[in-house]
Amino acid sequence: MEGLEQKLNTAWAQEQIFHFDDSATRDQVYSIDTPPPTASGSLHVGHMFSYTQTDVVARFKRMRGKKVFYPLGWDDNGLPTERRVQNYYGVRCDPTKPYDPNYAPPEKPAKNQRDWDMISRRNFIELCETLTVEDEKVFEDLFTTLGLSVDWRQTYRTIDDHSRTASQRAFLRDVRSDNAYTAEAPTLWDVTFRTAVAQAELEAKERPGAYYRYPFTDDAGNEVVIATTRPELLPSCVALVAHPEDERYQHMFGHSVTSPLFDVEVPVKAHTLADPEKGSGIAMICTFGDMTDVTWWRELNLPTRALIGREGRFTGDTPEWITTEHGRENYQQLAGKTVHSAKEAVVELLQAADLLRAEPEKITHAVHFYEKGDKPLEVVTSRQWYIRNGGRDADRRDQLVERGRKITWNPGFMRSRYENWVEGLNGDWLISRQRFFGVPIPVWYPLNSSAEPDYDHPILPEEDQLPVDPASEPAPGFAESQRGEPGGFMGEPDVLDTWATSSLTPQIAGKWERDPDLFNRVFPFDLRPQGHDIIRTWLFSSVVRANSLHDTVPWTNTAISGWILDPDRKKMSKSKGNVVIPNEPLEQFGADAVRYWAASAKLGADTAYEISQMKIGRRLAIKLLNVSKFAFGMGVTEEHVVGSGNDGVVITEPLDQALLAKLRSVVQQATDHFENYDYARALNLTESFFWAFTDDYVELVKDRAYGAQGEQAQASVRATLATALDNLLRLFAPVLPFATDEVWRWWRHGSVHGASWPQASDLDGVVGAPAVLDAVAEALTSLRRAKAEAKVKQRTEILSARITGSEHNIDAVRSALEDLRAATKSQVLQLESSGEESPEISVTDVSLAETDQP
RNA sequence: GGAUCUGUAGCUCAGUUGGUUAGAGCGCACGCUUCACACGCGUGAGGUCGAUGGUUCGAGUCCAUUCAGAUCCA
Repeated sequence: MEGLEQKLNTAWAQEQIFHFDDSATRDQVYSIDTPPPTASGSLHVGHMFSYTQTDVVARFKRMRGKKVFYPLGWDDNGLPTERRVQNYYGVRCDPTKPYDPNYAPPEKPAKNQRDWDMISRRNFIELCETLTVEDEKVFEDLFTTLGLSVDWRQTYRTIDDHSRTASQRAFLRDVRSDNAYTAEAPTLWDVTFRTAVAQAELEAKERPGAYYRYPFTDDAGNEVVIATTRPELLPSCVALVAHPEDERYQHMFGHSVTSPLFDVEVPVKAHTLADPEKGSGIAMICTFGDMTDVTWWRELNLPTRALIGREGRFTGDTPEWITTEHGRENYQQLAGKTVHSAKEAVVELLQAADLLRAEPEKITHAVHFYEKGDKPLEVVTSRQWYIRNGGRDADRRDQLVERGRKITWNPGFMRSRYENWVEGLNGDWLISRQRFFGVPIPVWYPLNSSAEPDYDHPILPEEDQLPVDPASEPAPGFAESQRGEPGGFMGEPDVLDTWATSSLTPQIAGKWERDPDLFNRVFPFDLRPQGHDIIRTWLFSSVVRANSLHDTVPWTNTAISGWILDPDRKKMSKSKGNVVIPNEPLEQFGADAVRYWAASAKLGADTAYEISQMKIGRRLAIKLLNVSKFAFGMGVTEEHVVGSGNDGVVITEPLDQALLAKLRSVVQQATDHFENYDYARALNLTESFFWAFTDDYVELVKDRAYGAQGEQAQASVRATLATALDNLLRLFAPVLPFATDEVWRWWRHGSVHGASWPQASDLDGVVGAPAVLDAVAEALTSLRRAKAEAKVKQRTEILSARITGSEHNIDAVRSALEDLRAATKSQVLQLESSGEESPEISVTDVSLAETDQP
């Protein structure tokens, strides 16, 4: 096995068998929208697992005659790459800097981050492209060793000029067709990263908290006690809310109450989202504690009283809606404080005023975090760009669910994750990010005579100008000198959410609008393989874009891989220190063995990292080499293969016919399963047949293959061996590309990967009953058992034995009696029908030859 | 709270529209250097299919309830 990977990869590259034939028509093409790995990220056995599963399908489709479009791009438009470039070169991006075409990074990064070079966004992107080339090499080497049949000429980077162009083009088209828009609205905000965050990037984490209970009072001095986990938002309170059917608060709806500490009068409202079971059943609405507050604020037309700023602190100015001296004094205790300190301050004030109506009730509750952040998200009002995704529009939501139903999901149950997600959306897709690295939002705003931007009339570039960077290029029709001047323009400072670009991988890989001829041949793609953790992001956003840009699904099939767990069934992660570096198993067991492990797992099934499974794969591959050697030693050649245009009359022995009849059924079933993306099942069936072939059939026919039963019988076995091998090599080729091609090249022309997938109908010329092989194998096992139980060598001669079974089974054994005698070194085998009472084959009265005692 | 998946041999997993006696590999036990293969070969032991109830001539498979584990959504 050792060395096959390198040798055959060289051959495949020379023979260009993975090159896409761009003259193929759409119906001949099978196109794959492969996940672009983060090259600057770490290699993981999970990569080998899921990419192999895709490759197995790609190789199958190629053998089925499809022209496979199988590109692989690189995702370098994101935080991991940004950080790596910063640290590697000692640079930082400052989008306001002009591009310096002669810029060279420092030889060594400065020790202190304050001394790092500040460079333009374009210079930063150029460094990123330089650096990731090295990282990509590591991945490409791994993927090549693993045998991925990728067409490496079809590649892209998610930050390169073409991807930025595609991303900006798609954005502009969505803006022009009103599928994207800008709005000033409350949005989830991460105070650490200082950026807006989309719903898809949320993660709910269980955190300890407490309910604080304190009263609001009405004109008559009656108290109504509310319970809240966020008392610090009290000065932002705009209303109280209870469920419309809650008996306890009926009399209060429509009336006003006054807040404690700050003396602000707020109305009591009714809304179905108020949960009577939660706390005291009546809640404060504050602008804004969470997205439910936003919903109430919008639907109940409440005023905005926002106090928390983008850095997560309460504003230093005392708000004008707090009018009493007492209230303004109290607010001074919060001014400028972080959310955390403000909470402590409010609780102290409540305590001092004896307003806490109960001991704080400690609870654990779900708190929303940015998936990469470690502080709870706040809700901050800001101007952002959005893409319509059905979150605010039932018709569009239904349309997107319907798109999901046009896609064949593998496995099928993954569709419910998609539908759960779409149905749970509570707003449009926020796509602007307040970061510097990424694809710039290609927009400028005109400034009025006071140099204030007019956000409602953004200036858009023409598509032939793309890619643009509004931070360093002037708006069309303006000079750079007018930037920031009254009557001039300002550039949009934000970049696009990375998913806004990744959602376009089919368009990017298919060279949308760059090569319309190619695009029409590959789009919509046939397959999107990906992990189930990014259904709500990558998968969904791709559906959204294809829907608005092309009025279609982006692909017709999706293959969702499971995750790799460590042998204790824990998720592998760097922090747990249980990550396996892919090179180890590849070196230890070989690529075919690793692929076997991956291809044994069904789509969607989380799978343990199992070395034992790789050992089995290795053993299978080696066995394939050995049994092939045996067949060729028996004089088997290409001419002996029975197939289309060869009627198989040469196969005269019932045992041989039985093997091929079994093979025919395996070919049929494996093909069907493969077509349904159940490659694991196809492999399993093929493997079972293969072991029956080597352990039983080959052992039975050895003597005949040497010519012991004459030329005709020998010709029959040669044809059977050749045909079985020919089919087996092709059936195994997608999973074990190296071993199968190695053998293929010993006796055939070209590569097995350029050969066609076997067809059951090619074996129609052979008539036989599979049961013959089963019966003879059963007799063989029984005779072996007799020797094993007598603890003699398998070579020991059997002087005589009696074999009984049903008429049918005995006939089968009789038809291969000479093979069975030779394989078991039996002199006399008496065959007796026992009738239908005991149809099973059984062996009795075994008389063994004397053996030398040790 | 809503949804989905998984419970089958010591371990990892197959098991198709319900159909004889529930399979494989690993591990284990016993034996064998057998002329393709010790990177090997042969044989064997091992399971009340998570639990309960139902449908059926017949249930690992379908239905209901339930227990356990995992994931997604809110």
